[in-house]
Amino acid sequence: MAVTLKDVAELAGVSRSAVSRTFTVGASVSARTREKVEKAAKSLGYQPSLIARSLATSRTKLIGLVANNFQNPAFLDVFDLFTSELQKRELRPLLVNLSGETSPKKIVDLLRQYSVDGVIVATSTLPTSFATAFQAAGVPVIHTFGKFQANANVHVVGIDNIHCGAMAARTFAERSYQTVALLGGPESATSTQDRATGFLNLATELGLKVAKVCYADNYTYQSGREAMREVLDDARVEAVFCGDDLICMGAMDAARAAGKSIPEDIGFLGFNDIAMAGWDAYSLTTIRQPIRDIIMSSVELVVGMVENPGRSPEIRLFPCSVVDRGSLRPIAKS
Amino acid sequence: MAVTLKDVAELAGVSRSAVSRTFTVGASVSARTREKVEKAAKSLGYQPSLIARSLATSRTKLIGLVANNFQNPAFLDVFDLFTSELQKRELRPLLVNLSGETSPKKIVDLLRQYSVDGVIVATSTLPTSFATAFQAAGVPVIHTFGKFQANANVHVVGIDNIHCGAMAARTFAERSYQTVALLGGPESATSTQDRATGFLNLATELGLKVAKVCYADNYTYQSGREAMREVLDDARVEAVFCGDDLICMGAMDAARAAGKSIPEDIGFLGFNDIAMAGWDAYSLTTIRQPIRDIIMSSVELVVGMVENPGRSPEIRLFPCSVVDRGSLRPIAKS
DNA sequence: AATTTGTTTGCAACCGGTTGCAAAATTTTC
DNA sequence: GAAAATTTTGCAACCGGTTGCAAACAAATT
Repeated sequence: MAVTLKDVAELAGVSRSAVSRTFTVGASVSARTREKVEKAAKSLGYQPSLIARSLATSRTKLIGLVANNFQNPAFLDVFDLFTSELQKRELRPLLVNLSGETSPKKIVDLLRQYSVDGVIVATSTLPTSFATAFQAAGVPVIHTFGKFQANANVHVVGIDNIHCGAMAARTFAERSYQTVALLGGPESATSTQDRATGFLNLATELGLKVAKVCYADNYTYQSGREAMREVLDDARVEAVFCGDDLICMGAMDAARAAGKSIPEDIGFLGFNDIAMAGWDAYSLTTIRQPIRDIIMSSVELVVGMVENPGRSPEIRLFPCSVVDRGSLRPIAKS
Repeated sequence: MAVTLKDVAELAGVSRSAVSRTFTVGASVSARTREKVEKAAKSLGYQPSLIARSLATSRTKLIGLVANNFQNPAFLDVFDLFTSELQKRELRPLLVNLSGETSPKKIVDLLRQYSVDGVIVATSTLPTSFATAFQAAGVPVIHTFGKFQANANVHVVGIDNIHCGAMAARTFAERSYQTVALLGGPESATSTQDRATGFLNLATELGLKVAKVCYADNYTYQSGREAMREVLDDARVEAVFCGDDLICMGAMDAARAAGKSIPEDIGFLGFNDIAMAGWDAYSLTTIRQPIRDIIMSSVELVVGMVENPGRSPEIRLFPCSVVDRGSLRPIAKS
């Protein structure tokens, strides 16, 4: 069925090696041979088989992307950028949907079977051990959106969640909020923990009163909406820092349903800056993660690791910024 | 580095074939041999290489998913379901991001190089010829969300867009709207054309006046918002049928910004039923595509095609339904 | 023209599995 | 217990490429 090296070689009247070489960049072939081969290949519609090549070279040009948050619009950007960045480099993404599964064992085996050249673990909820499991299996791995820790033994690309938490506290202080609340993402997520830490620490330091601390069960609108009920119990809360835009939008709607207006009665600060944050109905002030930079850098790094596996673990942190829209009152003039 | 068949065979004291057979379901191995092999394999941490297996069997267990609409939240479901359905069957998704590229040539070559077992083209905007290009190259293909046409020569799984367009007209009529507008998705998309046809035909038949017909440039909130301006020019319009929820939400916000209230001054009917349609701020009445069924059926079908390539082209259409929320006035009692 | 140097080419082994076939081992039948 | 039937096993070829090596060729040097 498929046309192979051999067919092309016979038609062109050369050896199989010659054909292989014309399709390998930097190999030694004379102009005349190359021409003959290319002509033959074209006339037969020859396509080299990457599978066979992979077997011989032990490079598959496959990069695994493992994610566990397929329902969050923030991941639309991730998928989009990840696939197009890989495509530029003639690599292919192999998607793994974790959904639930949190033990790395099976996933590592699975990606090893496919002999992926590298893996990007794109999730902010899993512990570092998930990524190191790949490393232990000899698979180059990057933990994108992962928890950054000084003594890293794995590559991490992302943001400093502790710092971002603090940024939220500062944002509230600048706008003279005094009594605030934290409505985090799922409590088990490392990113939630770090943001909470950063937020609570700086809040106390700045003299803010954190009247409520609660967590949504999921990164969803519904969970945010429900979790907000608890915050609404305390009438003193002037502003809420949410662990995720989606959760935040749910929370905003819960507040509105309770008759509060935003930002007059209660302010909201989100996280991620998903597309919907800019919609009129929410006009959400939020902390933006530079997803584009993070993904581009991750892909670059994973490619670098494939070429040079000995590379020592690197942490790449990108700055976040507050995108000012309409869900908080303006900065106090002083 | 990696441990191979040979290593396991030597340790277990059997031939390579024996090892291969214990890892192939339905192959003939005695219990004693199997046991020895499994023990040896475990102790070495052996994982069969799918690449090598693919070369020998010419099955890669890779299914290509080609999409071009990575920014639409509707695709979150698609990615989620697609990956998890494949995973259940021990298959892997290979993602291709079309973004812009509309000529099938390159994409077909690319997926042929990876020898994917099958391809799902998941887009409602491309012509059937895109899918048939795969077919011509001998790759089992399904056009999911594709244009259905009676004399199909390619498998199609999706909805009847003409019928859905008509459903929109009927929905308006039932609620006694008289002057309506169509705000479609990109005009070049086959789905847009079909929905428009169905809508306009039944609208005239039912005596509805379609005062405006216009199209958004993209499946985005922004495009919807802009395109809505043209509709607003005509003050008689009582309700708008939008080609996509995202577009619709942009349009709703444009209407509100112009001081109209929904559904009192103007009604909206969306398409797709993305998660955000259920958010309080929009509470969008919309036509739901059963994405879950469509994807599950597509995966099933592509698997079937891999097993039986001779299968004749099939069209699988799923019914859509109106999800009644708050963006249209209630059905007139009669 | 002979020698040296540098390129191109084909051979053959290899990557890590699968599988048809025939021999060997086991089980069933009489 | 021998013959027949069945199951298990190893051999060796194959899947479609790559690549080290040495032979063949071409160009440069003396």
